[in-house]
Amino acid sequence: MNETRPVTRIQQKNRATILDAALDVFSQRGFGGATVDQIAATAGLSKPNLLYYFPTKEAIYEALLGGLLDTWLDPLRAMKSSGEPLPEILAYVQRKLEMSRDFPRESRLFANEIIQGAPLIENELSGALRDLVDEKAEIINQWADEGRIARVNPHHLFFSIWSLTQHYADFDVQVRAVLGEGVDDPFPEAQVYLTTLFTRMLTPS
Amino acid sequence: MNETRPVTRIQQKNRATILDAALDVFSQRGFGGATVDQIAATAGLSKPNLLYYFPTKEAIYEALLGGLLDTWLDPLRAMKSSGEPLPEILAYVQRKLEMSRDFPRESRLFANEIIQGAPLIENELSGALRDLVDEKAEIINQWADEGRIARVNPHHLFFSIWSLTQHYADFDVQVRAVLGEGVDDPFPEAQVYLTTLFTRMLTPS
DNA sequence: TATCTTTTTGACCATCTGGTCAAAGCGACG
DNA sequence: CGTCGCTTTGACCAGATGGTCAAAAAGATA
Repeated sequence: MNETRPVTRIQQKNRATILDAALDVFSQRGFGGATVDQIAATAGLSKPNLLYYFPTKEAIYEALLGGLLDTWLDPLRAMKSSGEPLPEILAYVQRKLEMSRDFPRESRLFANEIIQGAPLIENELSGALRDLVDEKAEIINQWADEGRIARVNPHHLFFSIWSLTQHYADFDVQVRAVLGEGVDDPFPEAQVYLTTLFTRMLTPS
Repeated sequence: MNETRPVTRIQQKNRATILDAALDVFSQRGFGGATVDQIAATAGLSKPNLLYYFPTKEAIYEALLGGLLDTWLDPLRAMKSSGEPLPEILAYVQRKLEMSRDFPRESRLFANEIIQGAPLIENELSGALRDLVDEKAEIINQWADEGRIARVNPHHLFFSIWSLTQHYADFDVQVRAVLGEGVDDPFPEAQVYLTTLFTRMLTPS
């Protein structure tokens, strides 16, 4: 008993296809608004076939969200107290902005989950996330103690980095509507703006 | 024909009750994830009774979203070129933050709509919203020309005000999870932080 | 009180939704 | 080739969902 069957190439491919399709659908309609049929159609599979790889709609959603928070926080983990304060922070901002540009669906999936009260990841938020943020907040405070950056509330500093960068993924439609036809890629402008913002706010007077 | 029936007191009360219940449900589950039964139950009405006041689920959603963008932009309209630049901008930030505190459901409803591609209000975004923002952007640029604030990209300045303030409504769960038990109201801290941020960024060097 | 309009409801319906199942198709391997 | 296990599918199901309708209840008005 408990025999582990090998994972075939077909399984690998189909699981990946399904998750990609589900990311499309969930990130656009939220969990409740998405249907298994939509995901199956997007993935190019029949519904029973899809349910052969994932037992339920929830299972697909959980599989997607599972690793997401971790991936999402990698850039923050990379912020080292040994580096120069301002460049470290600006590098974090830039990596986060790049993630918004390159993985907008993941950002929207995450936003949807949180807006709806984070029923699935609340534990991780007040666990792993909180611990990591507390740890990095220490570093920010230390840098301020040493006079290497201006003092700010470190937790709210992180909130501002998250909201400012993710805004360009989650509210993409609005950003483009307001900027109009003249701007086809808002991200270069955004990068300049955010660099200016954090530089001015954090440069010691 | 085309006789207009008067709006009774019962109609006023029930319509309001329904819209309030719908705001609860839509803001938490998104349009697709919400059901008419949930709204009816929240409003304390039977489903046919609810559908006596609004013909369809869509109609309720549209009624809610209808005036929302306008209300949402009132604080921006109040920003006057005749005032002192920095206080005008800080007042806008503060009013927007107050709206996040006092009307989080409206903020989430709006966020949901935009994340899902703004199918219902895209026209207003690239119409009324864009016009208003362009007009106010002029004022920002003028103030920068006169050396009364530091120069920034005005459109992205507005994006940053929106994202930073709305974050405290839309991502409330995350904010509270990260801040932990010690903080029961994040808004005072947020106000201090945002004031610092915009003051440092915009004060001419 | 009688009449007329507005409001409320139980019963109902077609469609959609998440999910099941038995059987058929298919590929690897001896 | 034949067998065995993995993959795919059409048909199906129970419950949820958006919405309808005729009739009953409740106001308003006189």
